[in-house]
Amino acid sequence: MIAITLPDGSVKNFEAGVSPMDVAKSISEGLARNVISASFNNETVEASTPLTCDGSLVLYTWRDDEGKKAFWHSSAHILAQALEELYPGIKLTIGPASEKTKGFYYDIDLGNHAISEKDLPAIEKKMLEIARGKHDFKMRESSKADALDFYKAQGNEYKVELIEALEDGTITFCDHDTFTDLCRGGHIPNTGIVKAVKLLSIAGAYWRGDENNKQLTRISGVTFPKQKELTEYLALLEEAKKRDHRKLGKELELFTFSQKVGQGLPLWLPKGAALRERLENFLKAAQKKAGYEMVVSPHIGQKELYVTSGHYAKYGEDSFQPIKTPNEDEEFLLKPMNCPHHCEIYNSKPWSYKDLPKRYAEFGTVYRYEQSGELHGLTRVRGFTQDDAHIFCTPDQLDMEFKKVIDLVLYVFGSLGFENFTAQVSVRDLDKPEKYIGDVEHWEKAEQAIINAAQEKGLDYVIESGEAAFYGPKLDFMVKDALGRSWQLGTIQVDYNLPERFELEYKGSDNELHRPVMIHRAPFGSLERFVAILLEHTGGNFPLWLMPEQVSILSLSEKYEKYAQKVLNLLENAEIRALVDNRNETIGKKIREAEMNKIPYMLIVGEQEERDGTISVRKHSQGDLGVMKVEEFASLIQDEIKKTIKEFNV
RNA sequence: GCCGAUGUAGCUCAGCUGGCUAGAGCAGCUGAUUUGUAAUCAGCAGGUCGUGGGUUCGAGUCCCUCCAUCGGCUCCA
Repeated sequence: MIAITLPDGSVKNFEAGVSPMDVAKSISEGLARNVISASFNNETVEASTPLTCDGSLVLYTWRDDEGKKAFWHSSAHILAQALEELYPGIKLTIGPASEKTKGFYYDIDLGNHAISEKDLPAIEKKMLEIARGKHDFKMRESSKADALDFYKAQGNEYKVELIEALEDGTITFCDHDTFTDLCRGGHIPNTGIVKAVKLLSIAGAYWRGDENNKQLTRISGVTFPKQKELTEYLALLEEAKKRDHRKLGKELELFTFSQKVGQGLPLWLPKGAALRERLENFLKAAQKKAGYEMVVSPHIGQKELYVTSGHYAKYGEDSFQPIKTPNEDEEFLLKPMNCPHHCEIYNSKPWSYKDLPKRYAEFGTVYRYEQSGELHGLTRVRGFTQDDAHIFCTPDQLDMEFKKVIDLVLYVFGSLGFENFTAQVSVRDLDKPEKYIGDVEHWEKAEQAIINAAQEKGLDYVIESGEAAFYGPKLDFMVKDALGRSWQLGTIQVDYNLPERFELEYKGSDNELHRPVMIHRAPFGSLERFVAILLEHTGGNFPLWLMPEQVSILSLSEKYEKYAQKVLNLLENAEIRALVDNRNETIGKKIREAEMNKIPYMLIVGEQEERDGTISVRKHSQGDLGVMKVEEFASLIQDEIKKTIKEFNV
């Protein structure tokens, strides 16, 4: 007999060799029907795996993330079988559940076959046929030698490479129907549970994620246990498309792109520029309170500047190429970041420890030659404006300054309704030291400083290795777009390297010269990306204080236009942004138009204005608010603005 | 940069296997209408079918180049 501990703490005894499915049946038939996967002593097992020792068991259903993972991973096996049947001779590589989005994918080497989107329906059909066969997924152990022989016979060098990295005795295969695949486990009981299949895309993916390797074909899709869930999921994707910032940006006339200007170079339209200005003013006010000083630096700098910073050696070949001047020996670079300039601003005079920290802020526009295939709306562009600042402080001040920056970032995110962010501590990849510059000792100090600050601020953070900047580790604030893709917005970085390279100094209390530590930080990250994510989160219904136009004034006829103008002037004095619209259409049409443009308030000026000086007020989300004096309306809207934006308290 | 797809009017889209002056709705303009919440009526205008080449008697449609966009990969200071 063995003792199985369940998540509720209860312990039940079973014969050795009992399966998780048997345990589920002993609890209830209903549970047994829904169980699709399990974990035993924190290791993923199959619902059919015999349990032979005491331990704790967690049963997963479709509702659990682990259950979905097993479901989608199993679906990848079904996809692979369908592909092998339809395209004999292809080589399978890996087929996991997707980490980033819903669903799964399989990377395959198609050899001489070619697959395009047109072929996907046929593959889906095949998958459903296989699913309906209700084939059990069965794990089987294999010796390393047998496993290698199996794939060598097929000429599948990918699986051979995978197996060679594995230890003999730990190698398992998973069989279902006529199909077999190297696999470490985590499947649903049988293929029949998969009821709905949708293959979403076909794309290239490099073997092992390395662009020097062969490019494989990645087929990704999603499956569900019910057709209805698939239908709902597809509807959700459609909804997400409506919140796409590229679509909204065009509709609301915020920004545009021009083939003539060049790809990845956004053009901000008047309303977009107004929105940006408001975001800048909002941050400037908070930064002023936090002791920042604004500086301004040029858009280009001598090549030498970037050689000093180390950027040239790292990115010179892959960036916008140097700008020549009539002087043959002279070369300038478009600035890809503001830090070197700010270092030179720091260097403009000697400092005492009593002067520190210095906090230099700039909305600095930078240019980076991003790969053409990587450009994406406003979230990934070649010219963008960072809400940048660099803090130069003593090593003793580092922890405190870092925490203050966290407060500022949290204030910014809180004010704009970004509650579902992920804090990510981005550290070095210890296996690739060549990617980074600077002393190991400094790196360790900097990484520790970030982790300490994140802990003390009570941030729920994850550590990602290999995500650091080349000069130092970062604390990144990640936010998802409408489709669930994660984007880095705010970032805070600790840097011991640039102060070294630019020979930054201050005189300490000991009368000796010391090196300051530098913090790079940008709460928005960039205005472009921030506006993009803000658009996708709000669907264009920004908080009132950010709206490019808060009120539309509709004059019911020409004879009331003078009143409309009067109302406009009164509102402008109250710093409420309004525009007058004369009626030449039906009122219903005008209201729809204002709604389309996301203008939250509409004032209708007509005979009441003439009679008793009142106006009709309509708020789009709530309908008519009734009749009131302009002054009343102004204070109403100002109250609402105050409610949606808090002051930054240092 | 790589893999796959797309590109017709300001927007959303028709245009079948190549065949008369390339169509529609919305938006725009003109006139009429003045009716408070998903569409008032009539008329007008708007496109070298992304670019350049090729095949053909004939190309929006077929082939190639380039450009841009979309979904991924890689990259991301």
